[in-house]
Amino acid sequence: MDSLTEENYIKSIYALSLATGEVFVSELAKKLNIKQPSVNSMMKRLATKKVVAYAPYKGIRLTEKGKKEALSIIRRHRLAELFLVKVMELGWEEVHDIAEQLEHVDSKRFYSRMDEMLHFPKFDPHGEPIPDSNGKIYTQKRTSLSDLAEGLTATIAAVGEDEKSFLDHLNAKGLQIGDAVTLKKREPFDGSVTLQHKSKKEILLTHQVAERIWVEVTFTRS
Amino acid sequence: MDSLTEENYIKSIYALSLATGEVFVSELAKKLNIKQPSVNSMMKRLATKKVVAYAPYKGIRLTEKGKKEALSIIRRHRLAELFLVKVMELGWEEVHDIAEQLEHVDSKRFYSRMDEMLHFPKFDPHGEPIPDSNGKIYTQKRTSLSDLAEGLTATIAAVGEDEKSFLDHLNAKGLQIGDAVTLKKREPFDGSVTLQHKSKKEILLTHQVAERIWVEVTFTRS
DNA sequence: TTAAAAAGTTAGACTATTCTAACAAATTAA
DNA sequence: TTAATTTGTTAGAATAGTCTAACTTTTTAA
Ligand SMILES: [Mn+2]
Ligand SMILES: [Mn+2]
Ligand SMILES: [Mn+2]
Ligand SMILES: [Mn+2]
Repeated sequence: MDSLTEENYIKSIYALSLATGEVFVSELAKKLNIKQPSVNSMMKRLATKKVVAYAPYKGIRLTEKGKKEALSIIRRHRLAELFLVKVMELGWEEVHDIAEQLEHVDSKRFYSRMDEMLHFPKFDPHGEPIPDSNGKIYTQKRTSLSDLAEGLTATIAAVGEDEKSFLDHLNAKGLQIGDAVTLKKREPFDGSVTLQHKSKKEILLTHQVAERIWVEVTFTRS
Repeated sequence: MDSLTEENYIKSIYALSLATGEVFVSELAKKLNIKQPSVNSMMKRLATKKVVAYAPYKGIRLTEKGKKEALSIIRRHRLAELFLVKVMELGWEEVHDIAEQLEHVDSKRFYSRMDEMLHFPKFDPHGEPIPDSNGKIYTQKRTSLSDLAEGLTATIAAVGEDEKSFLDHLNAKGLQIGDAVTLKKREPFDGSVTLQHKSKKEILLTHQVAERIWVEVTFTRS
């Protein structure tokens, strides 16, 4: 129905619109590494297909149809990532690039079997929610490790990136989803944080890294 | 390196050339459901890329490079099919269409994990040999069930089609790879055969079906 | 409230694939 | 060995995606 190219546009529009609701041609062009005029013509095409609402010089919005398609692609992506980690035993840092390809596979059976084998999972290996087959997605407000108060203990719930280099960095630091960490100290100068980790080791993260880690507060200082 | 389209051409050229060695534009066009002039221009392109040797009005031949690529695509296809059957528990009749898509996934890790999980398998779910990672393929001369002498018992080794409709037909007849069958009778009029099957049932197959089933003779009449 | 800067558009061009129409070469049949 | 028939090629056009160059509109800053 949609081409692989169109699917990638739709997914990016969805990702960018999560915050603001509206997406600009320039943002989308930057995200997709494509020039603005190319994005402009694609928007005309997607508007014709009723996937986006688009008026010149105004922003881009996904229609209901567009949102549904975006969620379906995201579902396939995250299901694939989890399958690659749980069933095929690949590392969380190497699955994103493969899932970028698998998400375009057109086969209900392929995905429904994944879903069954994984027992209808709710989160992908990076802690991101997997939309259900009706497009419902679990959204919770999350706290960034860069905002956690000193002295609090929290559990790592998600990481906001699935780029290999970022995940390799977390692997090197020994951090995983589900780990409990206590924020020992935040440096006022550069925002870097020192964590107490279950491994007993102290871990130092820069602000750049800490702000991409989402946590759930588990214990409050008494 | 090669586009999905180019990969599909290469795979088809390989399949068609197995018998004769040379492939004609008309055959390839028919197989790919593409018009002759389109095939003609693609052959020029693949010739430039040194994947095929092609001279106007002569046939098409894959170069060594082209053969290597064909075997690599076939390897990915068959590994994917077996993975879908053994790991994901899909039926042998539903995996071909998915494998047509998975074979184009660009990821060594994805395929090497499949290979490991399946313990470096030699045959796909339809009995076709899986080329190894160096492109070596196991070719044995096979006997068609349509040529098996009356009274002989043989084991079903492979089926020469992976179209769903054909495999659905075999499912309906209760035939699987590995089953022992004894050829009870061949009708001279239409070439249809009656088999004695392990299920104790007698199975009647038309010539059209029997000629697509490959067997290994296990017992000879004394 | 002007003048830059940033964002968005149009026009025109290029590659990858594919098609139809028309013509040429090779093969087959009479 | 001519005349069909089949096969293969060229030429020209179309669609999906993308790009650069050249504007135009909006936004921001002075
Ligand atoms: Mn991902
Ligand atoms: Mn993810
Ligand atoms: Mn197949
Ligand atoms: Mn097969």
